[in-house]
Amino acid sequence: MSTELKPNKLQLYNSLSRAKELFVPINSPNVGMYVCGPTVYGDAHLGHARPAIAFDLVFRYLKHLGYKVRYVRNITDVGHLENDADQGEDKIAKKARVEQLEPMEIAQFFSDRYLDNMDALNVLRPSIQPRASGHIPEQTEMVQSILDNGFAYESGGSVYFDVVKYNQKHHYGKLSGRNIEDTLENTRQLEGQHEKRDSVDFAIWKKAAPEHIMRWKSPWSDGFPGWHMECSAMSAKYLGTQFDIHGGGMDLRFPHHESEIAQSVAANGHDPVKYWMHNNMVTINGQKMGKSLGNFITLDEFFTGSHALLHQAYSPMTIRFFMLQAHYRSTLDFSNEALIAAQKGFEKLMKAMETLSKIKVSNQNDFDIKAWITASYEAIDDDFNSPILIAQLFEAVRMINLLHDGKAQIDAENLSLLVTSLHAFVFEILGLNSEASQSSQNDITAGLMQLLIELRQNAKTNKDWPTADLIRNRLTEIGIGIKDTKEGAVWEVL
RNA sequence: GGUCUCUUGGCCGAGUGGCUAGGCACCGGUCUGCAAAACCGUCCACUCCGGUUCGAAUCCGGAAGAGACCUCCA
Repeated sequence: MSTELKPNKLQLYNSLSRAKELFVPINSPNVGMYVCGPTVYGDAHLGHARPAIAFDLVFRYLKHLGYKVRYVRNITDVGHLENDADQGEDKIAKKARVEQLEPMEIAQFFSDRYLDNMDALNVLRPSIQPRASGHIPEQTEMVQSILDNGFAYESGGSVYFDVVKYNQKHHYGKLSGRNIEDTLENTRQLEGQHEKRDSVDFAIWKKAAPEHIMRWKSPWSDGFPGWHMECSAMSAKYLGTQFDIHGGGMDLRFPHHESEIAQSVAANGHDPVKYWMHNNMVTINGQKMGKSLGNFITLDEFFTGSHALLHQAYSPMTIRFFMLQAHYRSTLDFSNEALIAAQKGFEKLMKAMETLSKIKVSNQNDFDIKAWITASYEAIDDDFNSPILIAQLFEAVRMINLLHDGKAQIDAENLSLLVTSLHAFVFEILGLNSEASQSSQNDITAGLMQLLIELRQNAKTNKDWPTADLIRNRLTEIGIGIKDTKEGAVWEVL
């Protein structure tokens, strides 16, 4: 990869304009990207893998293009309430109370597990992973700015964002496409909202109830920051008050991201984000997979196959490939059939990558690799259309197999182009890897297997089929598969 | 109820006004002592009803079904 910036043809879909736009960084070649990370009070499920992988692709591709990307993904370890703002309990605090642990123990435990899962999926670690609890001063400062600018009011030790007043000067709802009037009419009246002037107002600082264990000092009360403050405060701290890309799940568009915009405008006087990107949901039986719905399968369960709905274990790369086979803005329905199809397709791709290294150069040439590369870049440039890019990869797989079978020829220049670009697309941009290393293949095992394969080969040479089949069948029984190939027999742990 | 989105072949999943998506499965073939694997090839489509157009799965209108958000959620 060169350090020079490649010609800019990247189009991305901006949720704010509801249209694809040419990507032009605010301060090229620097790019600032913020993505909403997990609330760490439970294991990550398949749904959490979606934005992680989707924005990993964005991160990887922008770097591939030569941009200097600062990617910030937060860890939410405070502030998300179970129910309504006025009476809910902090999710992490609740979990801590139930399990009699320190809240930070809970947060640390699950954020470690989250990162382990992401590593397994070959998701690159963001440049910065700030925690909400580590940025309380930044958040209280921002609350103060909003108060100073007249877009919030204090009530009973809490501070509320004055949505109605804000909406008189700005448009609260421009991201999610709604009018405040509609929201006013349709918001259910909940109990305990007497502190708010209007039901659409939201807390930006919340006074802690006496039994609430997660609390910090502030000018208004001992309490904790509101739901949306952390992203506004931390993105501004690390990326500036105006940055390029903000990502997250579609379910965060309202109220979370809408409120982030309002807070930033109220505090800093201008919009915080140039391009808003939202990934769609993973569904199960056509319904969103979600914690509150209780229909989720954790990533660990996928990796081990330990869930009633799973027919087998699915490797991290199968999960990653499965995700990349769908466009990030489409819903993706989970099923064993789809996952198994993804697994087989992925294996086929990886085998072709191995075969690629055995291709021999010819004087003749049957393939226009430059055209293939152009088409592949067009796919990824079109709002990160990974399914089309993968279709392109399978075109390359076909070429590789034809070459390997001697049914087509390729010259040195084209082969070099193919190898270089294929490696870039598969490993660098899509972030796939071969998972080939089998821990069981130590020297002793390899030696024993070599011996058995030789014995069987001798039997085959003598046309002693019963002995040859006995060796193969007994190995199959203990979980080792034997395949006869042109280059001799190979084995694998089934 | 309000706002918005979607409806593609056996399954998953792209897409454009006319030109092959791709993967998996199936079927046929090559290979093979047999088997498996691998490879090659073929088949199957655009929810329904109108309209615009020389031509629509693709644009417009309507119907039906599904989903998301409106409450913490990736």
